[in-house]
Amino acid sequence: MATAARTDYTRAARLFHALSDEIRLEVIDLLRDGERCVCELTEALDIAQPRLSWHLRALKEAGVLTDRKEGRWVYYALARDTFEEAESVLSVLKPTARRLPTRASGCC
Amino acid sequence: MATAARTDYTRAARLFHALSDEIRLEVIDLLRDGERCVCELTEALDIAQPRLSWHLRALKEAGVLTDRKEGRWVYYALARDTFEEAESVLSVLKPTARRLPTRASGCC
DNA sequence: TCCGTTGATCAAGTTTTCTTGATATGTCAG
DNA sequence: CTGACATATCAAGAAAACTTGATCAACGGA
Repeated sequence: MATAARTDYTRAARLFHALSDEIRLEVIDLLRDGERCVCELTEALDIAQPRLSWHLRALKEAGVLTDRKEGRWVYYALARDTFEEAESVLSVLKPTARRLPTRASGCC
Repeated sequence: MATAARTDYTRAARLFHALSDEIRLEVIDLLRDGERCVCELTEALDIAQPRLSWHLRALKEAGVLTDRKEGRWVYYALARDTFEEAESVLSVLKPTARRLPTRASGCC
């Protein structure tokens, strides 16, 4: 007998969770065209530094960001692969072209 | 003086938050090719009914699902527009093709 | 009308996530 | 070495999200 192989959405859920916060989306926005160091981000976003640090970590742990240490500074950048992953999950979940017709009444 | 017009990601964050839960992603998965009534979903997911109801509401409030009442049953379906919205947000956030070169040291 | 069924809602408790202020670590300049 | 700065981490509290069991409202069949 075959157990109805359900897709595992653990990873997808974690990924979307990383994107589910305004500040984190603004961070991503700021990184769209290249890496930036934490101090630039702090200034641009005008939020407390530990708070930004928290969100950067959340993004990094979800694989959305990579970091690079250079001297006193840390530069964060977007991880291109992860965006492709997100797009691909979305396209799987998207309603299919051919939909079942509206149900005739009675289901259970 | 021009206040640096930052994009507002409130809506996007709420949308991704709706997608940030495994159960909700499974619900979406089940609805990909057409509407289903709550009892079908309950059975397929094998979770308590109030719990499913909670997640359906979350998805509906985020605009991911629509519902339709027919007699005793309620049918839920995916809202196509919202998926397009999500895709469009993702494509805005995605790293641009041309990136700034790796920073020469010193930023602040 | 009465009953059984579908599904929403509510209250309470739990867990997770986020924020804040304090502190720690590492690096460079003097 | 010492001081100043960049960033991470920690502990404590606050807020938000989720789960569970109980209850409620709507509907249709007998």
